[in-house]
Amino acid sequence: MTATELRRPIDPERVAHARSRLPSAEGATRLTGLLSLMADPVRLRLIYALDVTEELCVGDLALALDTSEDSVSYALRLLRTAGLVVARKAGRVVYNRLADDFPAPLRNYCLRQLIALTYQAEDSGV
Amino acid sequence: MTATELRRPIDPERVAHARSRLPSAEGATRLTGLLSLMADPVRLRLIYALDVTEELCVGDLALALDTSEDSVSYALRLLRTAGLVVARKAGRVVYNRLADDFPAPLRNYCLRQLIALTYQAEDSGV
DNA sequence: AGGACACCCGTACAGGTATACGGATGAAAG
DNA sequence: CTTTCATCCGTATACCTGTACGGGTGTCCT
Repeated sequence: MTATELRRPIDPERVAHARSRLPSAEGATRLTGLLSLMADPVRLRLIYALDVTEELCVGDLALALDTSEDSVSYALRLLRTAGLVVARKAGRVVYNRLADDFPAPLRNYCLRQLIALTYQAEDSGV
Repeated sequence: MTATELRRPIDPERVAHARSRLPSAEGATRLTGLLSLMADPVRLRLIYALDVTEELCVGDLALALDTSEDSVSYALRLLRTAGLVVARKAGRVVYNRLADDFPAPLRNYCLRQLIALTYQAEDSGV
């Protein structure tokens, strides 16, 4: 059945409690937009590489990540559009770095998890 | 050009530095799997609702989120498969709650961001 | 038993998203 | 000024993912 239905809640109290403080769909969409950007292996490792090296150009990123330049260029385009990466043009090379307002807690958590997941064959808490 | 190319790095030092400590593609894929699960408005608000109410059944979740039961059922299936949500069956209703080992930092960050994004029309730091 | 209800599952469909290719832009080197 | 090089852009394609629909299973109530 589609959302427009009439149902009797099993636990009305909890439903009311959840509804009263439930976040808006727009807010959720905005946050999921950010999470979607990090939810990609290429972009996540790219962010890691930029975090470690301060700045890199497209070609060097492709070498560092063992990927095609197309892939890196596309990833950078999305991250740049979202304001998570800024570009500095010097001659014919474009140096990319993480934006200053890159969400710190998300970055720290993800990069540390990456290290943990890399150097532990099997783990538990993700 | 595809990944199999021969290029000369512009900043060999930084490339080597990034390559030496770059996380594995498998680790990145595993982490992005988790991030992908949270990168959906329905699932994110569902997690929020469960965080607030301790536990809810499918029908009540649909009421709380103003969504179809199908949508909630599908979201729960993915979260359960990933071990992020556990189900408790009582009679003919199935109560769902967040798993104990749900990644705490990720949960805290996302839920607080959700509140901030909901009660601020326009904001800055996402 | 019979009917109503809560929920799950398999399939089909539509939308968004990543990748590969070709060409275009702009800067530097010969 | 032509060539080389780093990068970007538009398009086409394959893919992954969320949603909708129909049917099925088990449970409670009468």
